[in-house]
Amino acid sequence: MKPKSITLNDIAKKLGVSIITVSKALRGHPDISKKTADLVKKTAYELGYTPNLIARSLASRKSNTIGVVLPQIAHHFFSSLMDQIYTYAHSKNYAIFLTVSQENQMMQRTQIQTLLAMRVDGILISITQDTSDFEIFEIAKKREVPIVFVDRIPNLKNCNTVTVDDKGGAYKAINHAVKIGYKKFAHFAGSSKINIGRERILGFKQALNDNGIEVKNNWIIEGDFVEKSGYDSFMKLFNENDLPEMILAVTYPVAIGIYMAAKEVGIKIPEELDVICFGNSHVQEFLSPPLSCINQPTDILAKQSIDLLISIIDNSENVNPQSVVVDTDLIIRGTCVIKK
Amino acid sequence: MKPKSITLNDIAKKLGVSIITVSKALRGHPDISKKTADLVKKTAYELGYTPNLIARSLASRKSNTIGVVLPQIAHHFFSSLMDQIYTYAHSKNYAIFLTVSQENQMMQRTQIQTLLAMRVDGILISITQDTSDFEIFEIAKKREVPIVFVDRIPNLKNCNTVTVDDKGGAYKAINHAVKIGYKKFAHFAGSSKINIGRERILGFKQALNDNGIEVKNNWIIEGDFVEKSGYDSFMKLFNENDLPEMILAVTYPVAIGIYMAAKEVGIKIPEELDVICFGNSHVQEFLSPPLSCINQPTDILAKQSIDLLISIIDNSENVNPQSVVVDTDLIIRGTCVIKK
DNA sequence: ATTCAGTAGTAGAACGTTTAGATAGCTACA
DNA sequence: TGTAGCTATCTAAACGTTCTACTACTGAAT
Repeated sequence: MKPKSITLNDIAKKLGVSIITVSKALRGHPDISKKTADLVKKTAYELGYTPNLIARSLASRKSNTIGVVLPQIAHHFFSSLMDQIYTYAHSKNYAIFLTVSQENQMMQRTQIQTLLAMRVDGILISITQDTSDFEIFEIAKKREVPIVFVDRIPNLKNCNTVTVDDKGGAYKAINHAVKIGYKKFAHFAGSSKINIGRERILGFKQALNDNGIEVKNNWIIEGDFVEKSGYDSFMKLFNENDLPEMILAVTYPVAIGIYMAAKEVGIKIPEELDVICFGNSHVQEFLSPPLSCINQPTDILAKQSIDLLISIIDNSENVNPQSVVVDTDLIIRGTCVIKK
Repeated sequence: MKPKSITLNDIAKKLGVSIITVSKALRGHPDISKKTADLVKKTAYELGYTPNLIARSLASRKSNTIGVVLPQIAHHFFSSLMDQIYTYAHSKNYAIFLTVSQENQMMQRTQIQTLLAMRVDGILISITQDTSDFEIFEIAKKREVPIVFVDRIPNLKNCNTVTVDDKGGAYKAINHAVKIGYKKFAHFAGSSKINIGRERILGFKQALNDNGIEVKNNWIIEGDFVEKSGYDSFMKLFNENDLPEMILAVTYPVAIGIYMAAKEVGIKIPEELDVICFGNSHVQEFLSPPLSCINQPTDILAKQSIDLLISIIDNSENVNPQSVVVDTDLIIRGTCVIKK
């Protein structure tokens, strides 16, 4: 068994005061005189006291812990988001329980269950692409554990969301491409079961409409958000001999899939086929060619969602759900540049 | 305040049995008959009971939680490692508290303090490049909270480590390059304050020695492990007009820094200068040119370190520290290929 | 009949903290 | 002199579990 660690009781005994006095002194509670408080702190330090956060959580019914559920972590958007979430939450004195659902709805559900069992104060989640069962979110709501959805959100009324302006981002990119002379556009669209897929399609279509370009339905190819999907979609069009001039890739991995496939069959980017994607990473600068993108600012995304979550945790009577939308910006590198 | 959640007590009352019976029944303890256990489980489900893991941890003095401390997360090696750690720990029924020290020794220290306060069952850590204060590790040891160091380890006797064969990896890469005709080698070595830096230098030197090539000291440039360091080191040599034929970059980001600098001044990779680095990511396939590397298998690293940590947690009497070393493999793409 | 072993369950304390609500001693004011 | 209002501290209960040790019963072996 563990060596018994130093507790409030040990300090109290040594000083001949009560446990409460020690507890309050250490937390800087005004009940205790400065003199006593200083003495307590000094003794605690000397004894090597470490507060037991588990006991504190149990007694105070507050864990100062946020549960984070991400569909993936080894992809740049999410690891960058996680970095920002961690840093910002830490500065607000919250610890992070990380879980990764691996795009698996069942895992996501059990992970939320576990987070609830751990009595996290709130949950920050980016849902799997195929989330169709919303019951678990209702369960959390019933338990009054606030949830903030970030980036990937469910199709539900009355929930707190922080998203990027996906529609506007897609519009911006296509509009830019039209201005420099492109006319034939495809969109490798990921899954339209999820908001980011749907919104990006909407922005894509609207940009074409506003520019008087016809939307060709078999140039909007659904799939998912990883490399293979980009690869397969490209190959489909290539084999049908039906390539467009420009592809809007729904994510950075999908763009990588396109790069893979194009390389394999000897199609030159950007000369024969051009690409732009959602999601930035400075490595894109060194791809061949350097990949232009619609940047989703993970720092703002993280800050907004943590702020929102903590504000709900702190005054749970205020139940008006909020929807925050964060702007994107276009980063043009070596793709999406050729004047036609 | 929170709505009171369902507790063992609620179930016990409803069924007219004791709390203990319910507790044991839910945990599948053999004390309880199947009939009773089934009834309890059914009732628990109906009432929507969620065990309170905080209370359980307090009572059982076991949190089933592992604290992870990484120097960074938004870099591929660490996010990939984290992915594997999470997945494997989860399969072993452990939750993960993630902290990110941002290469800051002071933050690292307070994060370990916090993890101790949270009463994690063990800590998995990759230390900051400049860790010089080992006291905190001693504190953890005194508290009998096991620590496993992974990849980046301190210069300490008697600790549990899981590393890749850095020396062997560097040796392998240089040896390969020599075989295809290279003779002039530099090493952008990161910090030699930390094992990975030191070991890679050792392997680099030994490979040169074994091949009868002189080690030129101003071609071993120390720095740190990020892009800027690769960029600066390259520029230093370039400005001194003292470029080698081949650079061994201590990490993937350092290699990216070299790519940046080379592009800026118009040096062609791999024709005029060649590069290989530690660390793999499938995106490297699509860099220009595709970047060859010494692969550090994060899945094995994660599995070995979690296994080791859990084995120490489970039988803490066995105190013989272990050092696991994982093999690397060379992945040759579009660099490190030109026969001279 | 007595003992033994096994099964099914229970009682009470413990884990280390916080919270709400005393208490006790002091000062000041009418 | 009484009371109001401070300050500094304490008492008791609570948080929701699990652990150690015990009881009560059953049936079989002696």
